[in-house]
Amino acid sequence: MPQPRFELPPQYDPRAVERRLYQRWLDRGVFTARTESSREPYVIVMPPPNITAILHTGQGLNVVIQDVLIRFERMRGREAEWLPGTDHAGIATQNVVERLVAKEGKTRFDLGRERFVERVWAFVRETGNTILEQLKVIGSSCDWSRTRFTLDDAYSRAVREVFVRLWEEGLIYRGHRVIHWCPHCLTALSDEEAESKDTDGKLYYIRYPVQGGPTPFLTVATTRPETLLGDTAVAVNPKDVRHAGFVGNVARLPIADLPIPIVADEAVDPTFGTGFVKVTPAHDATDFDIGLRHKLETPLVMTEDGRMEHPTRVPPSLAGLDRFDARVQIVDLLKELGLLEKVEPHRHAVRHCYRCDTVVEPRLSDQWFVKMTPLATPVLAAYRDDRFQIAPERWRATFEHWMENIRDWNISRQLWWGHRIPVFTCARCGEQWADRADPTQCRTCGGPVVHDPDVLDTWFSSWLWPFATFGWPERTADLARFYPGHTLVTAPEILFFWVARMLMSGYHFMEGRLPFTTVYLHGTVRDTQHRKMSKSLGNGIDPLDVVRLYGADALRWTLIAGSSLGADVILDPGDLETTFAPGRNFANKLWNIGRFILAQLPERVQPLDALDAQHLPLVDRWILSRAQGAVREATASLEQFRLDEAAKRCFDFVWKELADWYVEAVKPRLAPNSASGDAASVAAAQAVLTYCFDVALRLLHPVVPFITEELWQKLPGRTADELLAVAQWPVALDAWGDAAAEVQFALVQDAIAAMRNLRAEYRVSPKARVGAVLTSKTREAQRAFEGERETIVRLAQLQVLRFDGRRAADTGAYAVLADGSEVFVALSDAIDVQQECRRLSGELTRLDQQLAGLIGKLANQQFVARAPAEVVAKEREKERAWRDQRQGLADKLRSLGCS
RNA sequence: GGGCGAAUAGCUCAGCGGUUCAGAGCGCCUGCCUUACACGCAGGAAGUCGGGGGUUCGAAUCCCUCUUCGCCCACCA
Repeated sequence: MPQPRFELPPQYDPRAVERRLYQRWLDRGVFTARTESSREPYVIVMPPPNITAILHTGQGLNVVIQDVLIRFERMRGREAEWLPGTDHAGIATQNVVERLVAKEGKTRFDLGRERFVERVWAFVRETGNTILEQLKVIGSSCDWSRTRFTLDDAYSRAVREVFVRLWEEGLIYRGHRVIHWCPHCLTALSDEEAESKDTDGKLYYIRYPVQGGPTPFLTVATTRPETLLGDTAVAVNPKDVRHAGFVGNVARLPIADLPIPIVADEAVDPTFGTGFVKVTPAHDATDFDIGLRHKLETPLVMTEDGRMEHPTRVPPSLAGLDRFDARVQIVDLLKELGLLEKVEPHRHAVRHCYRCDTVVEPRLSDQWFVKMTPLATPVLAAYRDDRFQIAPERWRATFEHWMENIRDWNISRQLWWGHRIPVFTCARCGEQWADRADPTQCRTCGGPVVHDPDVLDTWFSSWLWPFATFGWPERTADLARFYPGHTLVTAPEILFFWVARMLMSGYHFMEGRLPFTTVYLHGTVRDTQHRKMSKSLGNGIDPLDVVRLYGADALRWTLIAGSSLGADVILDPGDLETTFAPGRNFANKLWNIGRFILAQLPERVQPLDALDAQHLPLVDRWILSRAQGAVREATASLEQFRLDEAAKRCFDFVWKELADWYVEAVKPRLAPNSASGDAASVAAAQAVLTYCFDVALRLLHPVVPFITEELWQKLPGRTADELLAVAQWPVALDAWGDAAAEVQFALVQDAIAAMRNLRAEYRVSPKARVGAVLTSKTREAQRAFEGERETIVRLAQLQVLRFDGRRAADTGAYAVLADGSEVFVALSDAIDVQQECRRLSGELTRLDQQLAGLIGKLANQQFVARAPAEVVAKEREKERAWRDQRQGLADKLRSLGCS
């Protein structure tokens, strides 16, 4: 008896291998792309997580998809560059540190700008790389040698260069307008950063006294009564005949007790509310526009942190009140004054800060904007020209609509953590310019300069990620090699924040070369109630918990196999076992297939091309052909970003085909002292097993890299320094495709299944060996059955298998196969003629029904005339086979003497 | 107010260039510790493919409509 080459435990333990293998990959530098390589590059830049983030399942999904793609292309021989890094995340990070400072009873203003920023840096240095370390735990094959941070010196130079260039091109301007303001974060936000949420609010109908109008009062409707203190007009639609008489009159603003004009303006929707609109130019974007048209004052009646304040308009009783408290007070006051007509429930969209969820306050201020139309236009054209694709395609309309209606981008943030806006203003002559360096005096008059205090929107740095990470604006070798990239994998939430802007910056600054060819938008990870997983809901799953309990491969398997292109992934945080056990079980299955195969193999195994197909048993030709199919289909699926399809195809090949059929069929050949185990046959079986398992491991490696690497290295002929991570992706070998073998072996499987079914039906003990007779319908079937006689005997647990059709002496059970071949299993002890009659007539009835339908179809002239000839021929063939089956069943029934 | 997506076995999902497509995993039922694996093996039950209408020889699969969820966009305060 040969000594097994390995002693492996029967259960796969991920903890024993993952850390070691990851280190091995790192040590061998297989994730590091070589600038000087002559291979065709394949580049993915990772969406940089926030520097303070810890890994959550959504990022897990994002990262695993990228890892599958990058590992696939790496094995296909591309110079694979997956660039990782982190984002300084201005608002989010500043908020985190402000909370820390608050615990010491201080604010950032107590520390001052310089010390506060230093404090943030210290925090970032201390905790900043947590998430990158976590990415390693789940197997991410990133090029860590090129890790970037959006506040690195080199990266900051790129940001500044971009700002200055845009300034010089006249695409950056100072805008005086109503923007989204977060009273908690104390900064302006872009349109994208102010998320609208449908909210149940109230619509307040408020009476304003009118001097000399048609009626003593007019009534406005508003959802934000507190802003009335900032009203400078009441407006009606010029076409609104109901209210035409009011235009030109003066209303009396309640509480503030000021006269305000009544004006006519197109922006008013006469069908909403009463048709009268209060106009608050400093706290509403539409009202600001109305104000411009009518030359209205623009008083701000709130502080930056959302408290009521104005020297004349806000009465002392309300001054300093939070806007929502003020709302209550003002409504009470109006009630007392008899000016509150009614209050209605009203559902409407309310903007919230995407970082702290505070209700955003529209606020008039001065901010820096980027003109977006010139940047968006060529990208939109390129998209329509198919120069890049968004997968899934259904995002097209959304993307195009946004690009067509793009609005200028507010890029200034009133924060301290971030890239300082490089705009300088002369205190003496007022000269203002953007500078690549920090000037000490005015470039025209030599006067003292003031540096703009604000920082740039975080996204103003991350939109440069595909080229700033490779050294732009320097003309580096890396930039030449790895720009443009190929696939961008991300969640749809940041399509506008990030993806669209990267396309624009790439086009604009890289001579019209777009940063990638495919944008892959994956789904969102949700719980079983379809709620997004989030910290605040407490419905998250910690990927590291999953790794600890089930292994990284199990996590990856569930995420990949569980999500088709762009679809959401539903996971059950309350039942990790159900959610992740399938992946763990699959890994364990692979492990045990490997354990069995490895135990059968000698030091040297013949290569596939040493085998002669002519002399191989049917089952060998079958599995080799199936292997080619698996290679072809898995590869095609990966190329189409159908990672789930690829994973499932490999799963079926290795479990349903290789393990359940081939391994079981081949066991007797491999058994020591087996009659059928002649040397050539054993060697062939070993070669086939080795080849098929090798192929399976390669195909599965992108999805489950750890267990496949671990097993692959143990295959015969592997040298110590070979790694699956950089092994060659399999190619389908036409020579081993064998359609006939697939058809023939399917008959064998059919026969075995029928026998097993009959045994189970009659409760024959699995240990009992029975006799069986197979009567072939066709010569092809006969060859298949005879060739795989031993397989049938073994897998159907037979005592004896005859093909001669003589079975007169035995009682037993019958079945007819799809091709009309007949199966008889001798069950003299167990058989119950009554039961058999019932069973067979049931079969017959079912078959008759099917047949009747089919005959009807073929009798239909329309079908025969209009359906493709192929289809009709197929149906005719089917009819013939079913008639044969029917005949067989009828014969059995007669021979059993059933009534 | 627009636009998009989803509704298929108890659960999570494939299938959607029309004609063995009614599937997988989990769960369930019956047997099995068959010397790779009980995280396993063999067998089985289970869905009028959300409702209605239409096109067609033929529809989970195309068209229309309704219902229920979810998402995105939008200056009706």
